[in-house]
Amino acid sequence: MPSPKLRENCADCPIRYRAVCAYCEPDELEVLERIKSYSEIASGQPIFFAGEPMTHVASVVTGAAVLSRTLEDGRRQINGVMLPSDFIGRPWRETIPFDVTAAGPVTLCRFERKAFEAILKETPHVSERLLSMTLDDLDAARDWAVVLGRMAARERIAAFLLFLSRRLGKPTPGNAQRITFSMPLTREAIADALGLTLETASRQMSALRRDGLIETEGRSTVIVPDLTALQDEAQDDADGSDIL
Amino acid sequence: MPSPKLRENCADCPIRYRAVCAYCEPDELEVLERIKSYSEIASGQPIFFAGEPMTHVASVVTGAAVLSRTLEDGRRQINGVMLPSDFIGRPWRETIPFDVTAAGPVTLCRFERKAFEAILKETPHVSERLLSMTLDDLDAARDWAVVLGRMAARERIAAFLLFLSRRLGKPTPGNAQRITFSMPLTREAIADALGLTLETASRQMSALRRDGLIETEGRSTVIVPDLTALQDEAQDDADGSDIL
DNA sequence: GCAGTCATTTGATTCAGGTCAAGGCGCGTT
DNA sequence: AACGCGCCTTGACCTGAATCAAATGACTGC
Repeated sequence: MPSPKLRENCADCPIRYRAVCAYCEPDELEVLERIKSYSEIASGQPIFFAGEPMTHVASVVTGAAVLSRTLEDGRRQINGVMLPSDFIGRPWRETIPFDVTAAGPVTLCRFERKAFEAILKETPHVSERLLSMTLDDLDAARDWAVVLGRMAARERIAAFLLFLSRRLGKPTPGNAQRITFSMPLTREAIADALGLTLETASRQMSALRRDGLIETEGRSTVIVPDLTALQDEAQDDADGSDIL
Repeated sequence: MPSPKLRENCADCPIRYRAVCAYCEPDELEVLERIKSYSEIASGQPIFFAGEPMTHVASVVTGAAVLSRTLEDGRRQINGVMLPSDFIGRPWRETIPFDVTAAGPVTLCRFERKAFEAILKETPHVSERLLSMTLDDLDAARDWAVVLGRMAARERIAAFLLFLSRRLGKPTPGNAQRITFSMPLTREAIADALGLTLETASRQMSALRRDGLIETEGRSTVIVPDLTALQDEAQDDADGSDIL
């Protein structure tokens, strides 16, 4: 899960894939335009299977995909929630070590992996950006370990809602602290991302709702009336660049 | 925590820092030799502080360093145990987002960061290797999330002992499955790495000892009489490349 | 508008691991 | 060899989250 830094660079991109950025680098975009293709994936469908040959790398355009690993006895851990502008895949490697699944309907922008690798080799700029992205992802993955290893259920949920608020949230006109977003994951997926059971995830969501930290509308709309209050729950240092 | 792949390349290196490898690339080594310096750090001493300017990057030569993040209320999560050949630091960034501390006496091979960055720019080979290492570290960090999010205390300890066996262990002559290594971390540090309390870490070590999965000699020597048995405890797929 | 299905909520109970509290023992020092 | 400091172990108890079990609610297709 990437840092907000790079995303800001690309905020106005017509095509929001981060590995290459139309807004920043029109020349390289042109090259990549020629090898890209879009694909739509239905909710719950696999995108990549762990260990299988990975013919493409991809960027999420709309929707959400989930990166997960499952133990033999069925326990699942979601390692990453990939949202619009996130990059999925691993150049220079034949296989991907995780399952990637559509959390809802997803649109991907795909690149044939070999062709993408060729571009990496030729264009230091793209290569450097990929390194930077990967380092960001590494920081984010390590930050997530703090959530999994040391936070209570309520804090985990708060941290996760905060992450989604920052990535997907739209502030209310006239009140920048009031954020609305559409929850892309089921309770089960939230639980799998946070190392909880779905019952605990649901209970903590209910508790946060009781305490006025969130509101919900229908199944998927979540409103955070006061982002600051949620940050306090999540033990998040206000700058927000570190935890996911 | 890196994959074993690259380490194997460097098994015979006189100097075992992975970002550059004397065995593989004598030319680049020569350049790096000129900007490197060794330093010894005493047990428990800080190496880098989170958020502070990072003037150097470094490789662990002997001993073990620990990468950690601490919440305001003192809860600590260890994000990585850096062992000989591991690379610490983050090119292109002024600060490091984690505390790095010597888990015992540590020898580092340090490079002035700016000089190292210049070499990265000039030498695609080193740059490519850094990307590859970072991608490995990312996979490892994500694998670790499975341990933190979904494994029971006993499994976590087993997974951790397995990691150390693979990185530090020496097989007994005539019995490749019997591994001995020196535990570089205190019970408290083990607990902080695994999201447990030190009491639970200690109890689970005792339980594994009772069950014959490990033996201990003195404070720090750990013997794994049968690596296979430990793998079963840790839910580890036998290839061993994925979990840490 | 209605039925059916699946996600979600909520309740009751259990249990793994956390917390609090003593000891014990390895190891460096004198 | 004895001392003392930390680290480690073990015990008793408690609590937060898991488990088991319904019931309710939201969106789907008819």
